[in-house]
Amino acid sequence: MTNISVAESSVAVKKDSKGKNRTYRPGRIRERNRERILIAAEEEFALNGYKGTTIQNIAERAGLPKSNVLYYFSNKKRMYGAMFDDILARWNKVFTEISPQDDPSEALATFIRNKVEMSRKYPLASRLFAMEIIQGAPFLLEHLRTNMREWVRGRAEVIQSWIDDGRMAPVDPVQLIFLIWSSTQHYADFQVQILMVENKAEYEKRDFDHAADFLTGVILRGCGLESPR
Amino acid sequence: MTNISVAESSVAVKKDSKGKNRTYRPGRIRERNRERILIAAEEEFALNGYKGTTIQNIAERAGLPKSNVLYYFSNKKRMYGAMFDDILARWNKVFTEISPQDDPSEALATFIRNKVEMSRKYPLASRLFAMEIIQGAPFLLEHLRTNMREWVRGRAEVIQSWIDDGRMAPVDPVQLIFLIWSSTQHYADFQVQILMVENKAEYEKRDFDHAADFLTGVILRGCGLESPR
DNA sequence: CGGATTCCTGAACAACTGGACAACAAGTGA
DNA sequence: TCACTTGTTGTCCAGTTGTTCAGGAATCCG
Repeated sequence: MTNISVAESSVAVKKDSKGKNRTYRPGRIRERNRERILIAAEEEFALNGYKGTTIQNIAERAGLPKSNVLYYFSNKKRMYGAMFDDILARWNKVFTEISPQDDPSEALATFIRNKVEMSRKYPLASRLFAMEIIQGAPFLLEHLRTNMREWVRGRAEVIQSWIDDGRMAPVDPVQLIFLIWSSTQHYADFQVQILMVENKAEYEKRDFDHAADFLTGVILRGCGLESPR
Repeated sequence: MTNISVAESSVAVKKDSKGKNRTYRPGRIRERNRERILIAAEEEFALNGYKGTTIQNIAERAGLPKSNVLYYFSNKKRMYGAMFDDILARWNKVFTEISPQDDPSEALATFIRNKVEMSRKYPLASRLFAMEIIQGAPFLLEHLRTNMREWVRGRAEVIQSWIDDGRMAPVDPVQLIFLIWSSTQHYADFQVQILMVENKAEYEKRDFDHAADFLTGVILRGCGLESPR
């Protein structure tokens, strides 16, 4: 996410006035600034909501003048959309498929751990998504209706096949996915609440490990499974 | 919540020009309008966030002119605060205490069911709370630091005593509370997502019953308990 | 009735916001 | 070097927003 991909840009080498080789990559600046702006936008939108975020704030956080931000993203709406494109692409890369042949314990444990890891690595993305959904998903409604629905149904079918084969307790697969989704998401979205209750200043890596251990333990046992290993 | 309490208002009876008896209660109008405004505010704030909500929108939803809204709540911030006072009072009324003498299965099942019921009855309150926390709890930080922390710790101690007495599996009590909190909250906060995935237009009562059954089943089993009855 | 209190509301305003735009600078490739 | 593309930014503007305020209406109660 933080590295700048220039894979498909052509590369030109040129000698400047002092005879040194200089490398120009068209679009390089574009990509670097787009990146900077989107990172700033993620923070601002997550902190203040869509309407509460001003282009000016994003610009300041990115260290650019407002006009320059509007040069890259013609308007605020488009910027918000581009941000979610980024986030969804990032998520898609992480969640691997599952199949009826997999071991239920392994597969569910991996899913839970991956999801907790997402809460740790991309808390802003998680919060942005949450706020968008809470407000009725004005931008993501179509995505929910198509991609998300298929995603959940595909998983649910696999879980159902495990149940049919008697490899786990008969629990509602869709509800199970919601349970995993919400309980893992919680560590990113309600960070402040958790830190306050636990009287901590900030999360540490082992807090997430502990949470993942707890969740796999309780949820797997709740599904009539033993934790793997 | 929707009934208008006038308990402590004095009551005066007067004959008007046509000789009819008329009843006046000072502050009656105030209370009715405060109520209307707060209900409208809940809807608007939940839908658009703090900064995204305009006093104008709240006024329109309440069927009052903007100036009139500002007569009751001198500014936006105070209105937001009054709303949370209402919400927290409402919540406090519902969540009963638990004690080491209680049956763990009964107590946890009741807690889960109450919490799901809250998601059903007051989804807006749940969403407002969620958005506030996600954005760093600028208004509720102090509440989290004091009330919420004590609340969680008190419950956690009781759960720990059950574990010490060998009445349930040794799971982290605080994490267990978070798990119940997040999974139940989810049905209110992520309503749109759930409806989309399940391809429904709106929730029905039995959806919540089903969810509560599922959650008590999995979570209690995850804690090494049998579901009550 | 009549004086006091409570309630209502249109108008005004200063601050802010998203966005347009034109002039200009820097990068690019021959 | 030179023509062209891409990137940069200050300025301007129309619309919105929270809040103030003063005048007036309705309610209250002896």
